Amino acid sequence: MSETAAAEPRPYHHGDLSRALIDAARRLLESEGPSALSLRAVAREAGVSPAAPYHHFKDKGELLEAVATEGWDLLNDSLSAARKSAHSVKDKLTALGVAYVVFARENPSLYRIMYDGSRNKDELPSHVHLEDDSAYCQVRDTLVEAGADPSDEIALELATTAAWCAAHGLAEMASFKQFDTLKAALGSEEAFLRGVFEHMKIFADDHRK
Amino acid sequence: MSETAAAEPRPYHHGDLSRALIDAARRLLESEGPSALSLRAVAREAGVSPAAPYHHFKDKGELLEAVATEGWDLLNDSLSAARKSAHSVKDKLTALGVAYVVFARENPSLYRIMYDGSRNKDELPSHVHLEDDSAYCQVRDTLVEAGADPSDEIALELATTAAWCAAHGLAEMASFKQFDTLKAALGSEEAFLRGVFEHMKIFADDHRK
DNA sequence: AGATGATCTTTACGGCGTCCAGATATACTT
DNA sequence: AAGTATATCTGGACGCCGTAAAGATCATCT
Repeated sequence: MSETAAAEPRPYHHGDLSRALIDAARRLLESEGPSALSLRAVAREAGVSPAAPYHHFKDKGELLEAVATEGWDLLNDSLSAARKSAHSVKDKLTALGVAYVVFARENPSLYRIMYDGSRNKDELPSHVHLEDDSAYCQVRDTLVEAGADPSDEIALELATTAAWCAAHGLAEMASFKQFDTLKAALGSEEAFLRGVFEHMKIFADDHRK
Repeated sequence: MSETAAAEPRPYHHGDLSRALIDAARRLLESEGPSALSLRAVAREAGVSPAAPYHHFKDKGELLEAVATEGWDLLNDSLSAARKSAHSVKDKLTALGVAYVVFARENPSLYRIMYDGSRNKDELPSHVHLEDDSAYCQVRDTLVEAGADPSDEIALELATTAAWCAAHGLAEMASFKQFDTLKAALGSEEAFLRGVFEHMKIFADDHRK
């Protein structure tokens, strides 16, 4: 009746079901973990029938992709913040790595969806690699800031990949309690992360020739 | 009727159903991928009823753990072989890393089960960390052979973890086709792997003080 | 106002993991 | 050798799941 003329054209019955479904999915993900994330459970959480989501997402995978995309955006924000807060140029790359792993540790279910949720397991979502503020580009740009030679494209891509793989590997392993004694010996989880990164000298080295 | 008096006491009706189930699971894993690996499908493949597996495994997770254990054994074998075939001491660690990733690339479904299949996601199977020929110990021992100081336990464990995480990260990422152009530019997948490892200088460095 | 088409519900199908009750074959006891 | 116990397997059932089809509902356009 009244002109609730918001800028975005809000859909019909529910208000904004696809938004509500993504939120419901993320709520379930945090409270129950990835194994509880069924399409029916999401619909239940959002208060609609099991078939309602199909008017907004082609199938379950497409909903998970939408959730994953939000995860990538959050990760990108975390990385930007870490870059800005790092004091020395020398520390920027390590700060980036630590921020990456901390994000994965604080959002374990979401992080899993980001890599597992995609329908096509042979590639990451394209924007991960392409957009300017994507995680990949942030790692690459930070490497250049740290002194890597931007004209040697192949070396730069290899180094970026190396740093990414290192951070991803550590992100997946850091939760194993096999490392608890090591963390205790070093005093904190972050000390453990920094310790591991130090040994991957791509993080520790001065990249200036 | 005849005395097939094998050393191991072979079970009753089927002959050795738990063995047959693991084999069936690995067959399905190779032919159809992890998403097709349902308990019912495994039972079907083995020619028994859907409930039969429950007399040999507590639940689906326990069967997957058995499959994963075989995967770890195979990986350990691959790593041993790589250690032996490496020509120079200097190349041993990289050879180990390449062998790790190649194994993951050649057995992608099995590799996924090795990390995902476990019921308890907070730890790796204990034998991965403990047994003498486990992957972890092989990495650590190779680091020592390459000149790392075995008396500094914390540094050695950190370095082992760093190498492991790097290899695991690369193993999970190497299949993304985002890296296809890079692989093409370097001529082969193995060149790509070696290139990435070179930038994780833990693989490239001489560890002797 | 009426038509149109997007949105949502109801109902249904086959597959899943798992449990239970019964059948069957092996092993143990005597 | 016979009989009992026990391990193994089958058949059926339950409540989930993802998804499709058909009908109901409601905002928007003409």
